[in-house]
Amino acid sequence: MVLQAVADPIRWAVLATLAQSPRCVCRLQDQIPIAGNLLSYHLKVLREAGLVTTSRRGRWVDYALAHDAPERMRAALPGAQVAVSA
Amino acid sequence: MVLQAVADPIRWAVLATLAQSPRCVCRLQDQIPIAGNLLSYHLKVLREAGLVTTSRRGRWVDYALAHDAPERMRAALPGAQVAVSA
DNA sequence: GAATTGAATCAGTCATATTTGAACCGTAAC
DNA sequence: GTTACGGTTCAAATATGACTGATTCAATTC
Repeated sequence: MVLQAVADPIRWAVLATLAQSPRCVCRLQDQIPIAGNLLSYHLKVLREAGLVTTSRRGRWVDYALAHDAPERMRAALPGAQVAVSA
Repeated sequence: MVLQAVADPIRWAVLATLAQSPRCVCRLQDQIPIAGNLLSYHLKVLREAGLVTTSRRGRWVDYALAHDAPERMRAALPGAQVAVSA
């Protein structure tokens, strides 16, 4: 489910953007020029995958990469159970 | 394209199996109980993504994880450009 | 409290990927 | 050379996911 969420160009761009710093949806729209409702749809998929977190700030909703998102993405790759030092 | 290839349950299982050791298609079928032609289709997707390599051995075709597959999968994740020591 | 703004939701359409059944190809065995 | 086996390819059907337009909601501003 995590990989399914990441393996979409739009959602990948969202994650790459949020990996730099949290942003409100309106700023995400500046960097990812798609319809607002479509962006909202993809953000929902990322939310349900637990890869991003949200917090409302007035009229704006800030999105941030979940703290464990990088780890969970790496762990989701096949063969991720090896190559870990105790 | 790499992530698209990995983000499918069947292909994920194929990659996880091949991460242990190379196998011919018939042995893959033992571990992944699906129709032969369907498995062949997914193997083709993995081939085109460059994640697996093949070699014919008599009537059998052996599949193996591409040597750079783990690296390429990790590099395909968003935010993969950071945390690399020169 | 009416209008505006940022964002989310909904139903419907469209595109794409997966699955199926059949036919096909290369190699080996008879 | 014909049969059997491992695997692939093909066309058609199905399912899944992404996109659109319209509506709705919550918070703010006037």
